[in-house]
Amino acid sequence: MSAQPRTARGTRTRARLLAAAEDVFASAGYHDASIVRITEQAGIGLGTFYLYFGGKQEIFDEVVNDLNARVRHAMTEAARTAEDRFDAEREGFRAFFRFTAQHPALYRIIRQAEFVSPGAQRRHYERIVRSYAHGLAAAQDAGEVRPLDPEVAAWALMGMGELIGMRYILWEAGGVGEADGAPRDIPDHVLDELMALIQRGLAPDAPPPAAPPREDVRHD
Amino acid sequence: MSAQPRTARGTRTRARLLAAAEDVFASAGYHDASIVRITEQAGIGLGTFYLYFGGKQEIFDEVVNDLNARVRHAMTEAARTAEDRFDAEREGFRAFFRFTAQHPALYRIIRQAEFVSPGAQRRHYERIVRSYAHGLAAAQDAGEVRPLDPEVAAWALMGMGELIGMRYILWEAGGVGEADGAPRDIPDHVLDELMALIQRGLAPDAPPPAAPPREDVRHD
DNA sequence: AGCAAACATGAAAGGTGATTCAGGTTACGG
DNA sequence: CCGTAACCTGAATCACCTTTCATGTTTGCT
Repeated sequence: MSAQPRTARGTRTRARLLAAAEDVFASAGYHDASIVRITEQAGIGLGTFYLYFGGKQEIFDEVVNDLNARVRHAMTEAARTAEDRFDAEREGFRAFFRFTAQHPALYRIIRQAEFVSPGAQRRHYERIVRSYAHGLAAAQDAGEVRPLDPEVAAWALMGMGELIGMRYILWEAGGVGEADGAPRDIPDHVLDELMALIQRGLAPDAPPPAAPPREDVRHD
Repeated sequence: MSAQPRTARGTRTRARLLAAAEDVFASAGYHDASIVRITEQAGIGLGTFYLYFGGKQEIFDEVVNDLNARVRHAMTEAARTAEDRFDAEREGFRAFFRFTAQHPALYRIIRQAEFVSPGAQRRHYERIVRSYAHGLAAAQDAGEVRPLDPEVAAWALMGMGELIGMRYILWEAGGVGEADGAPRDIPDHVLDELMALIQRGLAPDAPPPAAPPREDVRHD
């Protein structure tokens, strides 16, 4: 069984194991990520691993939870300062892509969770959707988003982000040779195209054609 | 090394191995899918496996290619009779969801390909996107779709389908208890919501509202 | 300083699974 | 009804991994 560290040294050791595990799972995959590799990468003895984690699956789950919390934090934080729904969408997605660029582990690990830990995978997606759907519902009440099922929309929009991120962030921009290892940002035109799809998909229907404009629009 | 069968018996044996592999990879995952399990499920001797496949990874790749060809065929076939772009989208997605319901192996296997065979995974997605982007470009030329980058749009739309399928097909409809093992179709309202997003996202801009009356916008 | 409690360690036990191979069985042209 | 090529087989080999544990080291407290 795992145990919580009781001293500063133990805390540090546990954290190093977690970080190493994220690395190794992401680069080698669950199957090839042996405990030996994780402890080596962490610079820690093999046996020590079992002081803090019950086993391979247990540390995997913890890595998933950790990544989930971090990516949601990044997105929420980015969207918090937005003034309208569209701004929130754009900044949220931008934060997601940035996180993806800086932590490719997110994708690789979530995908593996399909078999390694289906429950953890499901929790990951559902947590993101929940807050996304909340945001959409609120925007809907405010009239910024047309009537729609916020949950279905949230899954669809998250899907767009997922594959766009995979293609344009993880699979380095196809074609243009870029050798440096620097994490690339989402190309502007890709984000623009994505936001255009989203905005048009969510926008309220235009008011009845030639709708009687309110008083803020003056006609003489 | 693998070898092609030279007799009817050999052909049958190879096909049984492939089918069994799809099953086992999908239900147990690559890691837990031992050759023993595959050959047992196929009702074939262990050693026989190596007459037809070079190893575990080789048969995995072949399963991926096979699934890819089948799902694309299903989608293309469904979209072929459509009269306009929107119809094509709807029928294509419907076919994709139906295929997903009938062959959950598709998702589970593609996701694992991330590590097992990144090349095969990439080919899978890229093949789907290529034909999707072609369709969009053609519709664009025909004026049925607004100006946009067909490739970016194709990735985004495929992403919607991927996550919607995962949520509403693979994760049996959340909440409503349905015990039977029958593959469920996509709920109508989900498909409707999805199509609404797509249609609005792709539709050409409405022609200048109410016949472009130049003279009514006066700035003195 | 002195002493528990925490912490660290890696050799070895106990498993599992991919792949090989030497030896049978089946199919089919002649 | 032969003979040969194709096909089939599963025990054995080899490699590698998770997990345990007996033994040593460090930390924090008094």
